[in-house]
Amino acid sequence: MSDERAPRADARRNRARVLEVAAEVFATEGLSVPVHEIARRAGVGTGTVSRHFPTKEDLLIAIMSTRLVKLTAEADELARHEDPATAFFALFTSLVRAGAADCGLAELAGTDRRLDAIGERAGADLCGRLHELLAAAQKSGDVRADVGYADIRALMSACMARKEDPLEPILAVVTDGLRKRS
Amino acid sequence: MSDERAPRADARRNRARVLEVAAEVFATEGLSVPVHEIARRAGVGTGTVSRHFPTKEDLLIAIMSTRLVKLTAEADELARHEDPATAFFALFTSLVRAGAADCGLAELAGTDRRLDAIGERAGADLCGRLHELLAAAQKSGDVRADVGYADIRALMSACMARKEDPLEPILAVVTDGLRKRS
DNA sequence: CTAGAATCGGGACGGGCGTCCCGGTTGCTC
DNA sequence: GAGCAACCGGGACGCCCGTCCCGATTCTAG
Repeated sequence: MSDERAPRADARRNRARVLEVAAEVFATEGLSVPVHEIARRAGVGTGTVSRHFPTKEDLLIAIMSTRLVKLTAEADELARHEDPATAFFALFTSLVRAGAADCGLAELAGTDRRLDAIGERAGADLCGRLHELLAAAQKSGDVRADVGYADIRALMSACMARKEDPLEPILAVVTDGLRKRS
Repeated sequence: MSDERAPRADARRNRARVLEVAAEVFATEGLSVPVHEIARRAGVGTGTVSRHFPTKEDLLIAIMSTRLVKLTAEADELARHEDPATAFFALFTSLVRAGAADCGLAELAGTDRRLDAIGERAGADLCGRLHELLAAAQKSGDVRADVGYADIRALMSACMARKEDPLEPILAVVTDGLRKRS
């Protein structure tokens, strides 16, 4: 199978350093930071970055996939142990907090298609889980039946955008609004 | 005073045509459309565009200012004739509808600073009106006291992002959520 | 109708970004 | 410790965009 020998030590070091720096930079400054800048801050050349990650998208996927897998696992956990509405709102809140803490993730969640594409490559269909939990929570009558998945995505993105201000008020507005009037 | 003679007829025609085309393109495809493309669709050279509007921002201002003035007038009207909560929600809804119908306006509303800057140049402090109406509606006890202006902006932007789907559900979620629990 | 000024068209320019490549260097194996 | 392959650095390239400029054109006053 693997007729490829292990990569050189310095190559592994550089790869890890690039990942580390890129994760921090994307989180604090967003996805629009140039690759050159990431290379500079990591103390390597741009060639080193683009060899390990041929494309900026590849770099992004490498950073996000582990996180997406973790969040998906959390979604499954919630779906198993909680009733639909509790699970849905817990996942929603969890995603919002993750996005609020990571500028890059928030941007990803904002542009509908991108997050799904990356999740698919990582084998973690987080969006699908959210979709299912929404449907279940609507079926059980706890969430308004007229909102669509796209509405949820938009609201989630709006909550994530609150970077500095406290999240609680806007989260309360949205979750209250989503609950079916009794 | 005006020692400048009237502009040539073809110049006025071209200016109007550029404005018209740009308004449509910005509305349907967003602000990221290149100036070259606007010139092409208007059937003029790029130089013609950049002479009438030295900067892309100038073009944007020319398009948006009249709309902002109108919306601001509407806000004042509401503030005069309605109670605070009614006025606030009416303005909120009106802005959302305007943004949903115009991709460019939605983008503008999404990036906090930009809309304010353009409004200021147009002498139409729409954001200030929204801010005041929010404060009044909170003071009268009809809107949750813990939400901030930034939260409103984020929620507004999220609602505007719903382009094709019906607006009513998400608007209902947000407005219900904003109302103080009785 | 004509001259001259206003205006036009679109190519040139500068800046930014992602990606690729190559000469030089470094780590690994024997 | 020597030689080779893997790897590095960063400059080069191509692309896109906004803005500026200039030779060619068109309008309009007289």
